[in-house]
Amino acid sequence: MTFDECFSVLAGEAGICQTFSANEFLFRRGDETTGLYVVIHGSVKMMRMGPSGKDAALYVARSGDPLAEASIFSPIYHCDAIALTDASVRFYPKAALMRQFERNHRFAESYLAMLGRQLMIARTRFERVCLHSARERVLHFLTLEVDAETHSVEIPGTLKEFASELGLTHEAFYRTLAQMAKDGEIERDGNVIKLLNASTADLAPELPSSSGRKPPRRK
Amino acid sequence: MTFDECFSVLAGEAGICQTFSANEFLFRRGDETTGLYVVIHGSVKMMRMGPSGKDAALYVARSGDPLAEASIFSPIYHCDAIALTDASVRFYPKAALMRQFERNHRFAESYLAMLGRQLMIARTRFERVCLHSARERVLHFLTLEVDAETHSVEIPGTLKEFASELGLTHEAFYRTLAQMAKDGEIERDGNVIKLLNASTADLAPELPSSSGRKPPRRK
DNA sequence: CGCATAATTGAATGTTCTCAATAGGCGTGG
DNA sequence: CCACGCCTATTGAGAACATTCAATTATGCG
Repeated sequence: MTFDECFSVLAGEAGICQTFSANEFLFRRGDETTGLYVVIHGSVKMMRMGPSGKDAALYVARSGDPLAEASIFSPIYHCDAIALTDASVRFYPKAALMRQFERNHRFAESYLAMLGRQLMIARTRFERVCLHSARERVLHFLTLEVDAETHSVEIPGTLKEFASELGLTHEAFYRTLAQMAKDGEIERDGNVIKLLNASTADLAPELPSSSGRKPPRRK
Repeated sequence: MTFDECFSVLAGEAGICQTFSANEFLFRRGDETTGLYVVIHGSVKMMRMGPSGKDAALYVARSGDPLAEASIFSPIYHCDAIALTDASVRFYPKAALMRQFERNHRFAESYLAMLGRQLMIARTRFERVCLHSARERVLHFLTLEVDAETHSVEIPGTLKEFASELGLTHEAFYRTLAQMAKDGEIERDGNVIKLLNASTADLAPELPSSSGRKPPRRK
């Protein structure tokens, strides 16, 4: 169960649908914060443009992902949000959320859990990009994100986009994938990558899902 | 006002003091989650050890910082927490927090805001490490973290420790600082670094503080 | 069918990493 | 009080790796 599903139940029909075309801004840095978005389809990039025009994405929200979920506690946005593709989103006004927090503690708890999950995801990405070699980063990603059954993941969006999430140029990413495939570490079929050495989840179990508790696992 | 101060007021005397010696584990990956920590003094590193022994810190909590703040919504910890120095912490049991969430919506809101702040910090760090050159990373850090008055920051802990937060080896970090000082971009006095080119806050305004709203700023 | 963009590979360049070696600071124990 | 050991801070040199520029193929969309 995605956050969106869980959230929709609690928030009822409060979500307002909005659509944006590719390269359109949802909001810009410095704008007053208005509320929370949940991406229905398409993808939205959060970024800051430096003086030198250098840009690195803080976060890319895809189908089901929340957006500006932390900004609603701040008076202004600290980054730009720009649609990478045509996109539709559900919008929840800040005031409505705040009202819900006060009235419905289950809603607040759901939101707390969602923020906690996003925080763990963000820190995991940070950890990944701190690894020095391209191969280590790809392996870190695969080990954590691969499906336990099939041992494979589908990379969302384009490979080129994804490369920047690993802090790599797309060339380096292509080359690393090619090399790993040649070395027999992975198998590729388009955007689907299968990890062969079966050291799945060696680094950590999956992140908690919004649907709630998993049975505790053996130490 | 730090989160700890704000939080203590709300949580009253529920915080239990605990002390750990350097290199002692607060908890390990796979342990059942027991509650939230707030660091009083010292520093605590969150990490996962990979099969190859490769380790990159997910997060380093220092004086005033929360710890395992996201894990309380998960049945088990997803990483190890190890004291880098002798450290003392305040501990808040999970059950007490959950009870507070239900009873006191102001407490829940405070916690929401804290998680939101941590999330923005984590994403900012991610953005930083995605920059390709050492100089850009240092500049990104300085531009965002420098005090508006003095144009300087004090780097917490050792420079060596901090290098890994930038995703660099300590050698590369030392060299970059030396180079930037020679180029007249910064001035150094031990761990205090002053940014000279005065393009302060060009990238973004400071992150929101726990004490609440800042006046909105002009677009 | 043709354009725009992703995917891929090549070659050269540049930067960081790695290994090494030294200096300096701090605490402990003799 | 000083010597020793440990760790941080610092700089050097070479190797490894990613970036950059460039060119080609593949692919989806109008």
